[in-house]
Amino acid sequence: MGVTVGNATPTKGERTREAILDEAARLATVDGLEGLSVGQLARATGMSKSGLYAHFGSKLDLQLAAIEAARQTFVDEVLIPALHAPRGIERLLALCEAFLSHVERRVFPGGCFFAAAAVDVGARPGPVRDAIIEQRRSWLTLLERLAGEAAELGQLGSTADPAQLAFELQALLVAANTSFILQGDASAFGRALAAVHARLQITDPAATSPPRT
Amino acid sequence: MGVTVGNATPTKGERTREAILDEAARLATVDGLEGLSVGQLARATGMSKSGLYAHFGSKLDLQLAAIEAARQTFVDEVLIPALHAPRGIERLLALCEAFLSHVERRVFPGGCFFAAAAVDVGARPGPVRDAIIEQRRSWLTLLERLAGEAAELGQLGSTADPAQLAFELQALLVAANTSFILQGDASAFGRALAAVHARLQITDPAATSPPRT
DNA sequence: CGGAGAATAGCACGATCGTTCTTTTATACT
DNA sequence: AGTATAAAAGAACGATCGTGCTATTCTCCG
Repeated sequence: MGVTVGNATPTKGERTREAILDEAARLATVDGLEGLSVGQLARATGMSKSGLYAHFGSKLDLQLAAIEAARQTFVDEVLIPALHAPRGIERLLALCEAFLSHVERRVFPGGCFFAAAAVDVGARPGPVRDAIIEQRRSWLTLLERLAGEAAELGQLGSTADPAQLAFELQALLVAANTSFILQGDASAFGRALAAVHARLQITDPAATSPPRT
Repeated sequence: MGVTVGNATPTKGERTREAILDEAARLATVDGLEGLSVGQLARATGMSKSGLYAHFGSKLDLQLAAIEAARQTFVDEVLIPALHAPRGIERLLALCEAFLSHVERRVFPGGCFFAAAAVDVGARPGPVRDAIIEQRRSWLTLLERLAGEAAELGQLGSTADPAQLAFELQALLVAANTSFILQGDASAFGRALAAVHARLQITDPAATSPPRT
């Protein structure tokens, strides 16, 4: 169980393992976590099927490890940048913007990893589904926590049930993701941001970058 | 190209074809449109693979026909009931409620067919993706049209850009769908309805059934 | 009710699926 | 530098994939 955190000299196997998982996470946003196949992943990474397979005892392990890799990428690309913003409504907004940004930048080619995986695996009970549910729950909890912080600071209007607000924000973000991936409609980001601003009753456009188009 | 509309005496082949497609549409909401396999569908319908295959020249044809079958089901189960409501905001609300209802009633076991298919096929160019995009576009256009009608009747507040409103409503509906399918969270319907009512600035709870939980 | 034509089953194909085993190659430590 | 060991490749397995072809069974009309 060698968790590789800040390890100065990662061994060869650890490096390729990480490379495989990054590729797996990317492929999963296109073909789905279930649709992801070992042969295809081997081709994409330039390895042999069995050479690749030596890193994971089974496809299930591979899927779970890919989810963990995607989570780490999500933390690096979305959460950490956003959490630099000052606590309160600005941080909440920064999180929404960071999410939309990572979709637009195609950090994953098929958009948000967890949105894709959630649908792909949604109706299939099992460990993979459980893992996705857990990630989703943790993401919604974060949104809710930031919403709660903004509410405590009195930066939210009357309608400020954090759980309800988190649900609505998540809905808008995922809708923009889908619209962008499916139709290439970049204006969906503007729509989502506009709705987020409206929902947060933001009147001061200088709070963050203003919504557009 | 024998379109079967109101045909009094459908031939045997037409009947089984329809049964196959209904099952295919249902399976596709669980396994995805790509993940749907001929052998699995044969098993589910109690037919042989080739007997089933005789109805469709290829898997692509099967997928496209399944989409059409799902569209028909969606029309019957969601659109037609909702369009009985009086024109304006009531009809718009009825449409949202009918959508949520068809998810809750598990008309498709994996929730909204098009939400599932959109993600499944979102990053894979081809005829199947094009067909899904077309359905989605037509659904959003309907939402937009009903929103526009409500606006014309002066039933919507100031912020009443129909396209923007359609985007937001669609986001809430799909979010409830995902939450329900993934987590079995029936309270998501209440959240979505509450957000829809708030967004439509509905003050008279007698307009339709009030939101709950 | 009998026969023409539609509907379905049986069977086989090459490809790919997930997985295991054995063998070869590359890495890392003393 | 040489060797113990880790990492990757090769080959093969049974199963299932999508897709044809041929044979059998059923349906409906005269």
